Order: sequence, then C-alpha cells, then structure tokens
Amino acid sequence: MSEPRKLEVLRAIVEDYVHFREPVGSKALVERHHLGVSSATIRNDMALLEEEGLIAAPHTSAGRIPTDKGYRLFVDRISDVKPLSAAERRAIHSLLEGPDDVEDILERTVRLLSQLTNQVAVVQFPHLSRARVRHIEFILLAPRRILAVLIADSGKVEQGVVEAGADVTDEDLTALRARFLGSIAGSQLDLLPQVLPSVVALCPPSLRALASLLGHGLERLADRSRDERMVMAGTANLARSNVDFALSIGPVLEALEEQVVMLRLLSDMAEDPRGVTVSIGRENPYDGLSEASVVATGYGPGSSAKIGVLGPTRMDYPNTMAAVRAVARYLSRILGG
Amino acid sequence: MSEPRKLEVLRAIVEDYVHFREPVGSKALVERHHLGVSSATIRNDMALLEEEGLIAAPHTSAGRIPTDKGYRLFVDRISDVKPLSAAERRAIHSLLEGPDDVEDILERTVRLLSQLTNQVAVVQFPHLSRARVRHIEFILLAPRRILAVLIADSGKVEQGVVEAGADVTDEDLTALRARFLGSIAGSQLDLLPQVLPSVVALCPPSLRALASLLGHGLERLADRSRDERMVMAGTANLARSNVDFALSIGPVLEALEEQVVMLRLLSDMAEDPRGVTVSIGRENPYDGLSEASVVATGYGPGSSAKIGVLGPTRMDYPNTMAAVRAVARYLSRILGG
DNA sequence: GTTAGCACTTGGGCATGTTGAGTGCTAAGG
DNA sequence: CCTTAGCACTCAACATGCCCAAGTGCTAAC
Repeated sequence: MSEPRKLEVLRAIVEDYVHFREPVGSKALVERHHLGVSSATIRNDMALLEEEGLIAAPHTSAGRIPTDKGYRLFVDRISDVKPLSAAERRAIHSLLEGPDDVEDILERTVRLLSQLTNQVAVVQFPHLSRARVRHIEFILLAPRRILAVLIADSGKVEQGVVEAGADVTDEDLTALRARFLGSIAGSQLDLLPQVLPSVVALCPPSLRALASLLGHGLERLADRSRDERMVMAGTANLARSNVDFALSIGPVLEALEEQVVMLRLLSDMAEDPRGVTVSIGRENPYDGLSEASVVATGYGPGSSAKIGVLGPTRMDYPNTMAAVRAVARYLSRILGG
Repeated sequence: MSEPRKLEVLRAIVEDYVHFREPVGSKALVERHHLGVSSATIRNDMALLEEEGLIAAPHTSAGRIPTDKGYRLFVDRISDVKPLSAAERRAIHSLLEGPDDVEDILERTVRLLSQLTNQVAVVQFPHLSRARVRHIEFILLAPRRILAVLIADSGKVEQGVVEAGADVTDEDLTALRARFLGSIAGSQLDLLPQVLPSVVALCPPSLRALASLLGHGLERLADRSRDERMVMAGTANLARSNVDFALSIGPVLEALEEQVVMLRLLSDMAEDPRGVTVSIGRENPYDGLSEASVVATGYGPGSSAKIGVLGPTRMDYPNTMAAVRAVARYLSRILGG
C-alpha cells in the first residue's frame, strides 16, 4: 500500500468527478489514468480513502465522489495552481484597459472573472482606511437636508444625506466646509473619528450643533466605505452549472443578495500564504452555501479587500484559483496596490 | 352561451392556475367557484375559449392553462387592481422612512417591492434631464488623471475619470472649475451640450484643450445619469417560484445581468392610462423572458423613470399591479415627483 | 341553452422484471 | 506484505405492463 498512490487516486477521482459530473468507479479510473495497477487495487485504495472520510459513495453500487474533506486535501496538498492560458492572459490585459474610476474598474473586473471561471464573481470595495481625504462638499438640498460628499484620494466618492435640526443657510455650510477641509484634508479616513471632534469644538457656538451633525455624517461616510459594498457578476452561471446544484440555487442567491453575509464571509477568510484561500462546502459559515465553495484572495493595498469566486463544491479548483490570483494581481497593479 | 360567463370562466381559470399551479379542469372549477352551472356547461365554454386561443391543454386529459393571450385579456378586461392590505400599506410607509440620498431610497424601494410581491423587483434611476447642475468638482488623481464630479440638485452624484493629454496643475483645475461653475450652475443637465462649447470657447488658449476634455467629461456624466443604471432585488425569489420555471431561470438571470436589456425593456413599455403596464410572456422583446412577465410603471417627475417587477407568466397580476402602483406612487411622493 | 350520462384518452403511480456498473471479499501469486 | 483475478452480491436506472383517476368531447334528453 503506497501512500503516494492513494493521493494519486484521490486526485484522479476529484478531477474525473469535476469533469464528468458523475460518481467515478474503479474501472473507469484505471482506464482514464495510467495508474499502473489493476482496478482491484484501486478498489482497495478507495476503501481506505472512504474510511478516512475523503470520498463517499452515494449508494452501494455507484462510484465514489469526493467529500468536502477530500476536496480540502486535494486543494491543500495535491493540486498545483495551473498557469493561465495565453488567451486568458490576453483577456485580462485587454478587458481591464480603459481606466476609469474605481467603481468602473471593479465592475469590469468581476465581469471578467466570472467569464474566466464560468462562475459567480464577487469583489469587495477596497478598504479606504489608508486612503486620505481629498475633498469634502456640503450641499443644501432642502432647508434642513444637507448632502455630504466625501472624496478620497483613491478616487472613491461617498455621499450621504444629513438631516439638520434647524434651517441651514448656504453661508453656514460654506464656512463649515472651509473649517472641516482645513483640518482634515489629507487625513487618513480611519483617523477621522479622532480628528473631527476638535474641529467641532473650535466652531463658534452658533454652528456647533450643525458641525457636530456634519462631523458624524462624515464619519459615517468614511465608515461606510470601509467594507460595506460589493459588486458581483455571473449569477446566471449558477443556473447553467448543473441540475442538482440548480435545485439548491435558492439559498445561494439569497446569500448573494444578503451582501452582509458575503462581505462577512470574504472578510473572515484568512489570507493563505499560497495566495488564494478556499472555503469548501460545509466549511462555509453560512448554511445556504453548504454545497458551494468560495475561492478568494486579497488585493490592493495590504491585500485588505477581497475578490473571489463562488461556485458548486464540485468546481475546477486549480483553474479557478489561478484565475482569481491572476485577476487579483492585475487589479492590485492597476489600483496601485 | 353567455359572453360574460365565458369571461368569468377565464377569470376563474387564471385565478385557480395561479393559485394551485396546476392545470384546472371543469369539475374543480364548478366546485371552487359558484358559477351556477354544471361542469358540462363549463366544458362547452372552455372549448370555445380554447378555440379563441385564450387557454390551452398541455395534454388530452389534463385541465387547461391560460395562454399569454388569455393572461392578456385577463389583465386588460377582467381583473381589478386589488387594494393593498393594511399591513402592506404599513410596510410601505415604514420601510421608506429614514430618507437618505436617491441611491439609498431606491435600494430600499426595490427590496420592499420584491418582498411585497415575492418576485424580482427592478428600478431604473430617475432621468436627470430636468435636474439642474448644483455643483461640479475637478480633482487631480495623478498628473494626467482628473476625477470629475457632477452633483445635481436632485441629490444625485455622478463621477468619472478624464485622462488629460498633458500634465495638469491644481491651479488650472481650480480656474476651470470656477469658469464652468459660473456658466452652468443651475443649468438643466440635458442642456449642457448646448451650453458647454461656449464656456470652452471663452477659455484662454492655454487651457482650451483641457477645458474641452473636461467639458466632454461632464457631458458624459450628465448623459450617463440619464437612464443607464438600475437596481434590483429579489433574485432569490426566482428559484423559489416553481420547478418548471426554475429550470428556465438561466436566461432570466442573464437578462437581469444584461442591464441594457432590462433598461430597454422598461423604457419601451408604453405608459398605460390605468397606471401600470404589463408585458406578458412572448410579448417581451427578449427571448429569455418568453416565460416571464413584467409589470411596470413610471414614477417621479413626468413618470419618466420606471419601476417594476418581473416574474413567471403565471403570477398574481392584480396584487402585483397593486403593489407596483402603490410603491411607485409613494416613491414619487418622496422624491418630489 | 343547459345538463346528465357515457365512451374515450392519457399521464401518473405501482409492481415487476432486467440490466449493468460497481463493490467487497477471498484465495492465489509475486 | 502488496497485488490481482475471480466471483457473488447489491442496487439504481430503465423498461414493461397494468390500472386508475382526471378530464375531455359528444350525444340525447330536458
């Protein structure tokens, strides 16, 4: 009994199952891979693999399919991250041409990633903690409604409405804008909560209440841009996937719509030294994703924001991982990570 | 043979089919509705309805289901738009509390609408043609990259990057900002293309090239906000729907992802005097939606932007129409339509 | 114009039989 | 100790045949 061969068998099972989408048996295995032994031997190996919980048989006389644990071993120890094809490289380079603001870039990126992988792609907006304030703007929409706009040097724009307790004049706003801007222009966004109170304190009493409201408004904007938003593409790929997976699409779509869930999931995925992190089936904290896997990695400054792909547990991990990694790297380059 | 009863039968068929999701037969019909005649009579009526192409039988010995044409007649001539329940009214009022910027409001609105109808809800961003320029901002991201921000008095913020041909200084931008702002503040967005060239022409020659680039950038922003964006919610409801519809989910998801398709579809739906427009099954211009219906209506100033719901042909039209209409009205009120 | 009655069609459910893929085990061979 | 051939066994998938219930269309009577 050779340990290496056992792993080889597991690899073959995973690969064939991903490819043919049906349980794979010992005979088919020896035919399709040159393992140098007979099917009987494979059967013995398979029995052991099953004992260890790496593969399972849906019913007595069917082939085996990998378990979550099997995929995990496959991903961790067996698979190599395949290099991308030339065509794929070209797609990445060309589709990300034509720079525009962050939003545009991210949108094109997920679209690209979902096409490369034939799966759902998700990207988290970059954390702005390290970004600095470039500009703020207060705009009077109605006597008591103020639109606050915060522009970061990364090119990201956040906006939100602040309700004032009393009528406000344009002059007040202009004055406050100057005060705020003077003090916080160039500050890191995540330091705002420490800087803003002193600005408010220095305001003339008549403006202080308003200044405080606006200050909180700005904090909220800075905070919102931390990790609250995401973009996705390729939902239609879920339906194409496979029938049995298609039946369980509901929960997955729900998870995707609950951006909070996805954002938590992405954030919680520890950074893997090898570059991409994989979360398989029931490893996912969210129940609706128990038959799905997520392949993700960080990008941008400090790899703080995440980009990833979501698909059925039975996915082509090597290729998916390669695509995610390549796209993330390229994205980092564009955004000046 | 009474014409009114025939319509009554059609109504009953539509209602029962929507309710029980299976073909409805003559016997079940007389049991569930007090039509005052026997099943044999109903059968005669049904034969006629079938002749007219309003209903069809999936196979010889099954009940009948409405055709697209049947639904159409139902929607046009038979159904009343049901008033919303008190609970639904309350939901609308409460969920749209807490005003914020347009984006926030629309997001909460689609979410609400999708929950009310258990379907996919879609909303088109308001046209900004009538909106006016409140503010513009040019921000230097890199020596040759400028972020242009256009803020409309509706509270909408559009941003985009302009690439300059040569290095640009902050002073140039400040000067140009003042020039542009002086000339176009308060102008209607759709008049920008007429106003901007004269501003450019009045610039000193050294700035003219840059001014022209920025001018086009602003036009692009104004144009983009015309109708290019939409928000949706409730995709997960597609999966819940029904098995046979679930199988054809793929094309529908594709349509939803191709925002262009959806936007065209919404824009093309003529305004109906009764308040809501319905597009049923194959009436839809897009093939992937041949088993889906769209219920939509305009909202906001001039009812120019659209909000609607998308679901299987077999949907509860009266309730859906009521929900769409109510939400649209409320939305118009909030946005000051 | 309506209705009761009836013959007819047909998909769905069920019991039964058959097939083939795939397994586990055992005994023999390196 | 590992490998392998051989074989008995299991079981989903498919096919076949049968019956039933639902539903229809038609006809003749009211």
